[in-house]
Amino acid sequence: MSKKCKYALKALIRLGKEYGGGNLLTDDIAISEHIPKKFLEQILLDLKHAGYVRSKQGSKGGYRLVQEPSQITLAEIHRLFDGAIALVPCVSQKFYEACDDCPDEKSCRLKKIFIDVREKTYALLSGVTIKTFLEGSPTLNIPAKKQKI
Amino acid sequence: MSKKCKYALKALIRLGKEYGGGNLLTDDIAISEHIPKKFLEQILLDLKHAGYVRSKQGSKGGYRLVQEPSQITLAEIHRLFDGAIALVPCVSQKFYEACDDCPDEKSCRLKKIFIDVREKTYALLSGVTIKTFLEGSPTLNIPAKKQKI
DNA sequence: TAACTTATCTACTAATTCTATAGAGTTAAT
DNA sequence: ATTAACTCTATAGAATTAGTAGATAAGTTA
Repeated sequence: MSKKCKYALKALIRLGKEYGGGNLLTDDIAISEHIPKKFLEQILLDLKHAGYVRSKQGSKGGYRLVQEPSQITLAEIHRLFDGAIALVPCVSQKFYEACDDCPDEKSCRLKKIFIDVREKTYALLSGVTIKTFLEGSPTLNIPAKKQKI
Repeated sequence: MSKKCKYALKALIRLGKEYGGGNLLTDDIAISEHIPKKFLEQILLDLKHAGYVRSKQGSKGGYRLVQEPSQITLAEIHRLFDGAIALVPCVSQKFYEACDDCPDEKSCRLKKIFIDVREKTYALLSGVTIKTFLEGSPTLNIPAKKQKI
């Protein structure tokens, strides 16, 4: 995950704390989350254009979250800042691209498996929301075997 | 996933077809898998150094797989070529790095969740092996809810 | 209205990573 | 010896990442 995406996540979590309340300044978020301010400005703009936050200019301005924290998923944020969830572009839903090393996509032996991996990854990342981070209790919807990594 | 990692996977699958049999030339793999030969050379060397394949030089030389296809997981190959499985370096097992935007790692609200995501991702990627690709039947060990992506 | 505050937008840059390519060297078979 | 094939290191162009800079627009307050 890119730093940009991680910063976006931290900003959303910070804004999520104030959900339903007042605005937060870029500066406040930059300082409390240790994010370079000018970089954060771009990120907040991206989040605004994607509809997650709204802003107000001038004195007493700032940003506020306008979507329910429980509805903002890690999958969406990842797509917005880091692109495809799929491991290979030829099985991506939102960022499809043909592989130049694959003469016949229909008979590709990788594709079926990678679609399966994509679906499971999506399910995993969709189970994590801004609310998850705010509560600290993962409500991930996929049970995994307990194992040593 | 980088092209290098994808090429490595395809090479392993191709070698997996001959598992227990004879050698394959770099050229054979390059042609059948549509991988730039000189790039593939590097990849096969990496796979050799990691212990997945062995090689023989000179005439009648080539590469052969020396680990069971069922024991070579997507998780391992990903780590070898693309690095960490974790989304953020501060929760990575094999590629740990501290975050410079995190003053106190112990109280980081992202960490617990990202460890959970890492573990589930690892389980997912560990369920896919070279054998999986050879058989075309995913034996992924994590059931996911069927859902529209 | 003027001054001040804060978001908006575009452009730019340095560093790193990715995707190869090049070429010399090494080992083995015939 | 000659040929075939792997081995290793270096290099280079393109793309991406992680910011920085600066001008502009919009809103508040005195």
